[in-house]
Amino acid sequence: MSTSPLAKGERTRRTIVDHAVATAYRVGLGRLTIGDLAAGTGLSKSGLYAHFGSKEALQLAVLDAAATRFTAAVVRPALRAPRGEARLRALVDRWVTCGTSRDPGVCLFVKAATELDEQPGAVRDRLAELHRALIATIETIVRTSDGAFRPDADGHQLATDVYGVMLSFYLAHRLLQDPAAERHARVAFESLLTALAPASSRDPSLDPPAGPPAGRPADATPVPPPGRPPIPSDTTTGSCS
Amino acid sequence: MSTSPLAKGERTRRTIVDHAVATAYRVGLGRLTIGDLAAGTGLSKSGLYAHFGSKEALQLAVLDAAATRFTAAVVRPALRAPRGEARLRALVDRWVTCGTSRDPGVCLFVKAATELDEQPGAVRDRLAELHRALIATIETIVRTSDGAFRPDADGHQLATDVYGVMLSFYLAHRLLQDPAAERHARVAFESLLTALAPASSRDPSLDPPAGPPAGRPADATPVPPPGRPPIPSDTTTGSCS
DNA sequence: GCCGGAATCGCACGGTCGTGCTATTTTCGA
DNA sequence: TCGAAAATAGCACGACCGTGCGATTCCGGC
Repeated sequence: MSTSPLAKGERTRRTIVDHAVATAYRVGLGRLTIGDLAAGTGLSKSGLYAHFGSKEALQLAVLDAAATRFTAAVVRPALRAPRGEARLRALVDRWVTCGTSRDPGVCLFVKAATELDEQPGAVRDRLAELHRALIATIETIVRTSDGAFRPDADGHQLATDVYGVMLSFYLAHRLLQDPAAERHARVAFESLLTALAPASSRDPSLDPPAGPPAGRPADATPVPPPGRPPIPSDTTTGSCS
Repeated sequence: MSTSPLAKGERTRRTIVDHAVATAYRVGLGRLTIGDLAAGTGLSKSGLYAHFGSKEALQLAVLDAAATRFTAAVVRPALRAPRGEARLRALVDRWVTCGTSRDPGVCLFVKAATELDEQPGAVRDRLAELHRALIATIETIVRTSDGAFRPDADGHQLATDVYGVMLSFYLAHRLLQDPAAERHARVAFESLLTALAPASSRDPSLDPPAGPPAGRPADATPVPPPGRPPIPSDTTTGSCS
């Protein structure tokens, strides 16, 4: 049984982690319980437990699974978009889409981030590492898009700003259930892009006629009029997992 | 004992809630336990429990206490600042300061927001209400500052944006322990203000000489050069609780 | 078809959880 | 000062937690 490409154990392990990711997305990583998971997957407590050996190992497995999904659904496709603004836009678009589709697991980190922020341990360390990797990805997108953004653009600052947009979006969407959450997120992101655009690329035809119609005013850009800004269509709106 | 202004019971109740707020700031509202709290305050479990009657009531008390502190430390002083930009700036400045001082309790909502976002119940409802109230406060600040901001400024959008700055700040500060967290937050906030400034108020003396030196470039404003932006000094930097 | 090992189960342990009930102590107005 | 009421303690409960261990079932290469 050691040569089989997908042994029985590995299959059920994935079933378990899938359930766990979905549950953690609702209740948080720390409130996962072996018993609930066992009941949800039809296993016995000890049978499930044997796959991980400790609760912490289970949490780490869940975290890694969520990271893998996020990379597959958001990061990797975005990196296939053309360099510069399009790439950044693809990233954020997919990220937002995952939030609205309520697909569990993809953005588990956003939830786990505040849950674990003051609780030392391996899970927290791993989570921080994942966040830093994503921030680094955003920085790289900025760095490798020469010409598309202002030369003095600060990648770290932009990554932080993008994070802010996403975090605010998740709060408004999940806790407050604000129907305008997605629109606000997209408007805010467009404003970030506007501020990053090199001065030479401004389109004067959009500039003076009237003030921007709504949202956070951005000096001169395709900031969408109220009601659903245009979404780059190079992204599939498929599921995230 | 019904006429005494501050009976014994009320005093110990406050002691309990103080401890609970500090604990919840670290571990989250849902992971508060009666036993730990009792041990921390020197009471017996049942003696502590009698003050609330249920764990949910305890959580609500903690939430309300945190809200009261936040209002006293952040909102109310900010509302004493002059209308317009100064008032908004005072709000954010105090909010950020509370985060850096690591004073527990003040920004408990930020943590509770993701913890409870998918768990229906009275606690979640109360939390959402508190967040909506704060958003409404920001909207009011924008609305009542006629002339200070662009006439087409969208208060709701700005409130969301400010939330994003703060959430991102907390993530960077608490989970990632990024030393640049506060600077990024202040830079991002200055960019928001820049975008909101009415066109007439631009100061041309700052405009063309060189591109903004760092951070998210803001077209023409007192965006601070790298290294600690100037902080409005009308606020006391005192403790938050 | 058989057999070894992987996968799973049944069961139990010690601990802690929230929650009640009944005493006992403490507080404070009359 | 005294006594009623408030505050707190003691104790127990059922439930569930994570974790182990030995037995059993199942899978898959020979």
